[in-house]
Amino acid sequence: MSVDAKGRGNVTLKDVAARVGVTQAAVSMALAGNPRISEKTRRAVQRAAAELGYVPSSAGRALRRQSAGAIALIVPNTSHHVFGHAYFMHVLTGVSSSSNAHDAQVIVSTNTDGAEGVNAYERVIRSGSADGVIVTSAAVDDANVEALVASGLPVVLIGNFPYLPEAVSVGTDDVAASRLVTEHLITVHGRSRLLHVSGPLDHQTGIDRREGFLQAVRAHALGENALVLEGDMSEESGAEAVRQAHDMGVEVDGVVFANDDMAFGGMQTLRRLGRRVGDDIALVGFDDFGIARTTTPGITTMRVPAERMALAASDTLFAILAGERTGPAHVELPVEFIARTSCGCAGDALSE
Amino acid sequence: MSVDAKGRGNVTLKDVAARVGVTQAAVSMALAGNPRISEKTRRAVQRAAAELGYVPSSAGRALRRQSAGAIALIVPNTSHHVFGHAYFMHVLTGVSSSSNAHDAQVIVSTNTDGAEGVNAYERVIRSGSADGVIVTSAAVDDANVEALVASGLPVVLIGNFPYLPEAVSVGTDDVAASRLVTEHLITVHGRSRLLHVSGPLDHQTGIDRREGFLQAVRAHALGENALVLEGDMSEESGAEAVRQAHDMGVEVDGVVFANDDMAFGGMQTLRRLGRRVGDDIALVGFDDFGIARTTTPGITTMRVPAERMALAASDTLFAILAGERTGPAHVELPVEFIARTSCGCAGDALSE
DNA sequence: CTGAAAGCGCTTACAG
DNA sequence: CTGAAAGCGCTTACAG
Repeated sequence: MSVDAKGRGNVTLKDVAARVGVTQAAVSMALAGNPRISEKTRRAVQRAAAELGYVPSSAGRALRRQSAGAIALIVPNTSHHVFGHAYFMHVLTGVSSSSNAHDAQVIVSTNTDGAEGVNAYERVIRSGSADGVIVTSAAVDDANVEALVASGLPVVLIGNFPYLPEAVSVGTDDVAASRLVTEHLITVHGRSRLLHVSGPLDHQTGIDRREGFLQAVRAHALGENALVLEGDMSEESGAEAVRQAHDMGVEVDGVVFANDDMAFGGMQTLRRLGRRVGDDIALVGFDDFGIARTTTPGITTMRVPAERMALAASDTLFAILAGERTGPAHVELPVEFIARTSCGCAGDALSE
Repeated sequence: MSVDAKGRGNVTLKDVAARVGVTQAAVSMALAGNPRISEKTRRAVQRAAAELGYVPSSAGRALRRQSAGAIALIVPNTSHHVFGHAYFMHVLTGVSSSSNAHDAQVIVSTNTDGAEGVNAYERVIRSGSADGVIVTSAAVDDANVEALVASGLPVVLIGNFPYLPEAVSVGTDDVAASRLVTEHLITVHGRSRLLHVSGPLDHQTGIDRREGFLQAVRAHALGENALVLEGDMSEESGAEAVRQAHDMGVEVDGVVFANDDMAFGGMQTLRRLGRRVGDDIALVGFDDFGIARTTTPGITTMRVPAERMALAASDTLFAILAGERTGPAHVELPVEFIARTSCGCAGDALSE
């Protein structure tokens, strides 16, 4: 029964039923468009519901239907401040748009954990808060992800998980992408002494982009001159890696950074060291989530289709929830090479 | 009763009760730490719960408690692609951190609406999906916000809503902030022919920053030479406004943009028009969500404490939900002036 | 002190 | 065809 205007004590089916003079069950069916309810009654019910401002209780409905009508987007907080990163915005945009199309809510969850017993990722599903989850930016040694996938609960991962053959995931071919940008530096810009500043090597992305770099330098017999340093995807670590290479006395003429943030950090440091970026040193990044386009010179990069990956991941999750057969367990989306001036190409508006 | 390992048919209190040989109610109390349950039983219950991987059903609990244990962050999609904007990341970070501290879930909701009858913002509360909502970036003419505030449901708004005296909100003093940067151009850099590229004037932020600009130019008797053009916060509109002023034959020596994105767009255009930014023309922006720091020259700006606003808004919402008396209806957080080179100050790392 | 029912709001299977 | 009960999982007020 409705109590007051101040929220608590909301309008329920019973209230609508009392107003119309039918049973609660009839109201439910009427609102669901069940043909068993007469046109006349349905109209009356709809009018009463509108007048009273009836909104179905999500808890009542969820309990009865055994489904929350929501999915969760989980971001392991162990990973590198992803939550504050532009990547996440794109992911959320994709997930949100798919969820809207499927009339589902989106729960955003950082893994705060500490909870013993049940794995934090499973918790959100087992509690029924969400019917399925999307996990992004997981580390390769994240046992929670493994357990979650093994449990058979509805999960779609964003990224590559070669060590989880049963996982449903959406990623990009990072190895090929990295090989491609590296070869761009070699073949188009004639670079031969290359540095790779990798991402953290406990993330598949870090591993794969490094692998692509190595394949390229080896294929061109430049392995001898190549150096790899591990960063953590932050601007600072890009700067740090460049300084470290400098301090080691290693002279490089091209740098492949595993993301744009590191490329930006590295670029500033290179400049302070007196290097002319795009001229006597070429550099490229990964992501194109924003920063690469705004710097001077602009950063040549491999655009990662984060929003589309998230959209595909969500659509796949909804397909799984609907019991529809899903396609291949791992989907790969194409990346896009964006030439700007940092590598020596002139595609940069600001450079005009 | 638990059915299988594949999710559906989860472990419930009944399962735990059967395992231990007590009633479902006893299990509930045991897990809640109710002293009425003996230490021995409590232990046995906890062990059984852990073994079975019991996780309380959020629907069952929500229905019984009449509270969802979640808050919603609502972003009107009518507003300017906020969802994909860095501002939103900061807001989400703040809301999320507060929610974690309060053991609540965060539902992120774009107002897709079209739903007749109940206002879209109220829906999420009346359905019980969320116990309260945070609304960000609402237009001044958004009747939904007004209705929501008037309804007395638990809401906290981010931003300034002078026309909604009953609203609980967290904002910054945009008028003062804008007056301050404008005066910086006038008094520190001796600028006298000023352009303001405002935000959309159906948003309080647009109105207030414009007002601050006008106060400053009037106070310095520069109103005659001042021009105001309306933008929409996008990079393109910043570029467009600058070009428009140019085409009008208006020669300006200083520009106050209502945000950094417009400042960046404007800066590129000014450069193409042959102006030296930070030298023969000074410009400033608002936000400092990322881009202002990465451009060359760096953009002088007023940093908006988005994350802290969101944190304060969430904390306030949880206080309201807890029935605690809340402080003043409108809280104002300080902005921070960040001097970089675009205004003529030399504070920019890249300019060294 | 403890056992077990009631009831949150919903939908649908069942009885009439 | 329609009325009304059952039951989703939980917590707490109530009866014993």
